[in-house]
Amino acid sequence: MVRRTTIGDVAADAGVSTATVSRVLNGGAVTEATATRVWDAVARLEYTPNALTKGVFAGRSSTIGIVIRDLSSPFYLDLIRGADEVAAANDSHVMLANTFRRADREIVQVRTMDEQRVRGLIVTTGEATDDRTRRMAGNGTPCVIIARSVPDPPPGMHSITLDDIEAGRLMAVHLAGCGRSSVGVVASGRRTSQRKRTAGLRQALTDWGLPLPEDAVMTAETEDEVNAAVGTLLTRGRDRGKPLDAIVCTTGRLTVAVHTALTTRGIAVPGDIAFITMDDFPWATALGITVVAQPSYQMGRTAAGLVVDQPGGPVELVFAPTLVARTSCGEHHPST
Amino acid sequence: MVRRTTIGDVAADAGVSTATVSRVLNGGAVTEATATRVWDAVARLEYTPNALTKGVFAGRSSTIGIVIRDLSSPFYLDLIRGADEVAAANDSHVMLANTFRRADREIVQVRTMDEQRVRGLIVTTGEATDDRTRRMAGNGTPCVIIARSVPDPPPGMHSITLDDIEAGRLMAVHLAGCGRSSVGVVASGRRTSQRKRTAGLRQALTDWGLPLPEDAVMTAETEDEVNAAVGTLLTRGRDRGKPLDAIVCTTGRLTVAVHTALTTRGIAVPGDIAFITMDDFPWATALGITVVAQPSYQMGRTAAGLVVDQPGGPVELVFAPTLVARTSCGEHHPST
DNA sequence: ATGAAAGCGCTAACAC
DNA sequence: GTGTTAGCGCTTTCAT
Repeated sequence: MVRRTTIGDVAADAGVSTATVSRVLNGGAVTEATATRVWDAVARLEYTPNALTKGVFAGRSSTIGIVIRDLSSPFYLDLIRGADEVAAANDSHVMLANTFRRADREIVQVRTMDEQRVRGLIVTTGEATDDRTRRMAGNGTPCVIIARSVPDPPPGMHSITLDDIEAGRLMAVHLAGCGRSSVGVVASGRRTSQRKRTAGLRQALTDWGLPLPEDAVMTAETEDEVNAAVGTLLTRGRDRGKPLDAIVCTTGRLTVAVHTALTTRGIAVPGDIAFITMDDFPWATALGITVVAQPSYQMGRTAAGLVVDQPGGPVELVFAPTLVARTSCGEHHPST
Repeated sequence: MVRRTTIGDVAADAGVSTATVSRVLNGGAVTEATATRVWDAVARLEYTPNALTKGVFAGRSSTIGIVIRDLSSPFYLDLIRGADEVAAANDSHVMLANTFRRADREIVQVRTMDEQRVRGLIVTTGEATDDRTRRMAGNGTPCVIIARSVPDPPPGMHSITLDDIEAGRLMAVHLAGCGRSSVGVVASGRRTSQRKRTAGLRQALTDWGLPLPEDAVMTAETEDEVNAAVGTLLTRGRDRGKPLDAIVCTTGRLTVAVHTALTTRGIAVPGDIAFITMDDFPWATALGITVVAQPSYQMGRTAAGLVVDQPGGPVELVFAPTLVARTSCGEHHPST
């Protein structure tokens, strides 16, 4: 390994002390003449300061860590962009880690972020690492949990969630407005956000006189499970004497799978069955799929802002979802 | 800011020296009894070692940096997964940064990685940072450039590319096999990989007696430009007396845009026009879109492997693309 | 305005 | 097997 040029080398080259170089680099009080000499030396020696050392001294790096559960969800791109912009505006920068939806990976990634002494941490769901993030918050590392509300958060531990109840309600209202009356739901796992979306849907549907039976909601993780779930929902609808005329998917991650399960059965959308799902995505417009979108860019900005601003107590923010109506639920009759 | 517990605190708590604690943590020679005492102290004090300090001493962190031009391309997910797996198997870990296709962001992100003294760097294209990556390679930080072949690479600077000529050829052969004879191309920018794909396509098409006129290739970056380009290609085909019966898109990033430009014009795929594009993506199966795929997972594994193994000279690797035939080019007649 | 020197948390020789 | 000590590259008092 080559020895890299250090601040000492620059100092020697410029004929000053390391303290002076440090001052020049970080904007201390120096003569213009010395500053020039130092910058010249920096350029000549192609000096790149060691952020590790800086961090050691400060007790903290300038990196904002983001641990994402599943980078493949389009939701995260805008979130990252939002966070990145705020970081860049606060001489910080963002580092991403993906957990591939695995708890063990999440644990490792969050620990790594802690070991790196990140300036702050943004985690999506972060269920497997609640103890650690609480501790980090206690140690002065602001943690922002996305998509999960934290019970009894300590100072420095914030949460940013979507109003999932409202997301479900939006879906119900739109579906009812499109004249649909027999809804089936495909959800992912039993995380609170998923349950709330279903609950909001059910509540609003019931208010319209359209009850949503327990067995009209199924959980699925893989493509195969989704396909099976859709089949089951269809059958149950028929058995119930109320054939399904709408399918709701409560997670953007399974949109493709649900859509495929429908089309491979020769089911026309929205002719036979309406389809509505979560999270906007690049193909949604092309396919005419109606979605309930999250303000992910804004969520990313806010999350990074929380890290940078370090508000005293815990902050719990709930963002409002938006319905993006396209054609997959048929025609909407506002007055119905 | 709270003072975090240090190795000294652990040492005091366990009644040993910091050196012993370090030995326990990193697997040196210690009595089982001391080891237990130390681990107890670590647990009791919830000690998380400071990776920054470790890195200062080693002159290098254990992080592998990945700088991605555009995370929104599905290509990168598998690449990241591949790299992440290899990193995890070599007590390393991956940190991502996204440049949002902006040269200035790329420069900042790569510099940041250098400042963090990453163990190695994986960059996609990295056009704006060639000087820096070369220097990094010289400083003992292996750099792997993805999707661009590096001219005259120094030791420690590697490149992983797709056989773009072959990618173009695969498209041509498939299109010809599907009986298409008038092809229009939408490409993105003038990067070498884009040009090579077009060149490979043109060469193979010509070999089949199907020349590809210069003006049947257009460049576009935004959705609007893509839409305009498709319109122009269509018009030119008609003017030429050979109406288009196939559209090729040489970048996965513009797949949606090209597809939309086609369908909004009421053009049936493959009825009126065949459509083939680069990079497999989640919706491709559902939409029946034929693609030329890159072995991105394998590329990611290989890239991280290059960082970890540190081969002596520069390594230039070219991966083979694969045709994933679906229905968007119509029926294939192998013997034609 | 600048330098000398101490120290951030950790590892690695070197003694014992 | 364990402790002592000397740094790693940098920032920051404290003098001057």
